[in-house]
Amino acid sequence: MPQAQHKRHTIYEVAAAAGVSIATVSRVISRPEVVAASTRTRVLAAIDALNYVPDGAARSLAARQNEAVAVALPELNGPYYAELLSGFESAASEIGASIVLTLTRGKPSVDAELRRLAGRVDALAIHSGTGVSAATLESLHRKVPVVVVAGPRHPHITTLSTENVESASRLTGHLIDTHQRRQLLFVGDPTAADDIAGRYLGFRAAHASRGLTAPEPLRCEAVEAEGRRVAAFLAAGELTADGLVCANDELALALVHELSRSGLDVPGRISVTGWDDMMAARYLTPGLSTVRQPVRDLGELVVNHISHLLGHREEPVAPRRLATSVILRQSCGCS
Amino acid sequence: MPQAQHKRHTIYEVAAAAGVSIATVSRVISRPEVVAASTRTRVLAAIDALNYVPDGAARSLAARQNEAVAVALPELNGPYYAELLSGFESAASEIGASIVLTLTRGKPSVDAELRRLAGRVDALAIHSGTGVSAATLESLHRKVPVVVVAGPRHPHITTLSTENVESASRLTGHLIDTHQRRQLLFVGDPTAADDIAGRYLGFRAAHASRGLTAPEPLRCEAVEAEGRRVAAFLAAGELTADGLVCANDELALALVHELSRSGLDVPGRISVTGWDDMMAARYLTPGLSTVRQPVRDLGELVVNHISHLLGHREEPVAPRRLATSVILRQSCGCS
DNA sequence: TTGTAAGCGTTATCAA
DNA sequence: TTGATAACGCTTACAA
Repeated sequence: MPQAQHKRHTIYEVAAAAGVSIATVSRVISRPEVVAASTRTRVLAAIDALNYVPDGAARSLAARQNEAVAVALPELNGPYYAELLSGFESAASEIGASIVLTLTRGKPSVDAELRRLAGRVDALAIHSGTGVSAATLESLHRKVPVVVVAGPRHPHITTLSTENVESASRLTGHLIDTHQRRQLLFVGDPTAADDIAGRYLGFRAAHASRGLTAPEPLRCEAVEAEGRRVAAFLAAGELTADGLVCANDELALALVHELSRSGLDVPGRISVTGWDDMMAARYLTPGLSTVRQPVRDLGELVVNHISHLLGHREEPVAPRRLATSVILRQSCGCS
Repeated sequence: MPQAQHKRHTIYEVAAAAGVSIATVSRVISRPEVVAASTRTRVLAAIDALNYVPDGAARSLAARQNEAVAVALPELNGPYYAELLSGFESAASEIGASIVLTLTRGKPSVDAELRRLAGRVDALAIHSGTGVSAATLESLHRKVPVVVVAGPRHPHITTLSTENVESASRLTGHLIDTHQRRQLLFVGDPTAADDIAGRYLGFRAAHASRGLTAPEPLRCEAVEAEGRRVAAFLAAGELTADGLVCANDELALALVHELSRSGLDVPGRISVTGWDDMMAARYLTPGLSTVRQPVRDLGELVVNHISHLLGHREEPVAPRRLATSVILRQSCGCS
């Protein structure tokens, strides 16, 4: 038995029911104040009676705007992307735009997908972790405004990020100066993402400014499993260090946990720091020293910038970096 | 200096450039195989040269489908919603649909927003945590297919969820039978969300089937801060219990942490369990006993169901509950 | 295999 | 304050 069909009424039916022209119905919807109160109530009643919902595609086509912005993220694991997305969404809804989400990890043709989206939204916010090429970015940007999140500077496209180099340098300096660490290791792959690159840069800078020379990074993906693997090497003595500056909390969490289990005292024998300040960082023993980024703010900032771009038709290519804060708990050696 | 304008070419310009009709261009885009190879390459070249991207609104209008499904979630904190969303996205992209996301927490008019979306997508997936009324659901469902996630049964609308009652009962039973707990407390508000209601139901069921009578729930929001507050009461002796079945991990995490800090041994004096198995559950000491839900699968299931709804025009109102698994770590008393 | 042309459901311009 | 009506940029019969 076929159920109640999903029937959509058109503006014509509403107009007929209210005894007005479709133009008036349209006005009641977009600029109610310009139509006479009496007509307005009549139209509203008809809309209500018919359960009328205007067709978004037709609206977009006629008005030449989609009331939507696309957000491209690599994935949604961990708090970082979720918070960012949450920031996007709240700022977007503020300006009456919907968020069209796409997750690129594991997708065969990210480029094609982004182009498809470019035809359905008013702007694109693309996280650099998606790995889109500068060429694609340029090409997309020729159609609609594009903002890159957490990426490197780009000639024509605005990039918005949180700060990495400076805070990584402070954190590393803390390990060297306060906790006397002399054999630090950076765990993570600077070529994997622009923000990790920044963190390693800070790591090097802290060494350099103290006349020390920083070792090459211990390249690995920033996930728990890799943290466990590195911990095993350390425990087996195949790797030596008295301090680990990790690319993110996931890595650090796994490292602290496994190191402790295998008898390598953290922070007694070895300091460990993370990045992101996820919830688990607070519940770990010892508490994880890490860096907190204003991720939600970043999301909001991106949308605000987009809304600015949409208004004025010229583009201020002003990169911005949001400040982060170092959170010292016990895993670095602090009490 | 106004920068390069975001210029969009139309199908007419592509047609002209390739020396064909717009119909042929359209075919090259949607059914390339029906056009002659030689024409196809010519058109493709023109598309490429012009950096042509078809207008999504026009496509949707003409083809009468939006290639998009809306997802309404209350918020994006914690792993639950993010994982669900990730599941949605991956299944949706599989069927060539985009995800339009809306977060309802703190929005003035959720109803209006959902109606607006209903006019822009082919289907709606609404999480019951958004708190939409059954009336709104019905009204929306008259326009487009609607699927409710993690909600109560509904006469005409499909509801898809993970299982709660049975697993909560097993978990509670474990505390009673294996760990001899006789003064359990359910922490969380069953009226706040349908799945919490299910968990409390299971809690009661476990008691009832053993001839015990379950206490009223300790109603509170399922967030860390509330966990800390409850812990304070327990520590102060204003509340007594030898076991806590918490509505989620956040609550449980905070509880275990604070209880331990104030000298109340977990699990020695008091067992604590959570729900969700977030990452922090594994890094907590003692490890948190909890329940894992196949959240990602749920997201995928929802989209698959939607795709089914979109194909066949009739609707099987078959509610489904995905099985969960109880994870026993140390916080319940297990070793 | 390709072209012609009629919509698709709005918005917006112009008159009235 | 309202109504005709021409776009908007595509898809899709139907013809050729």
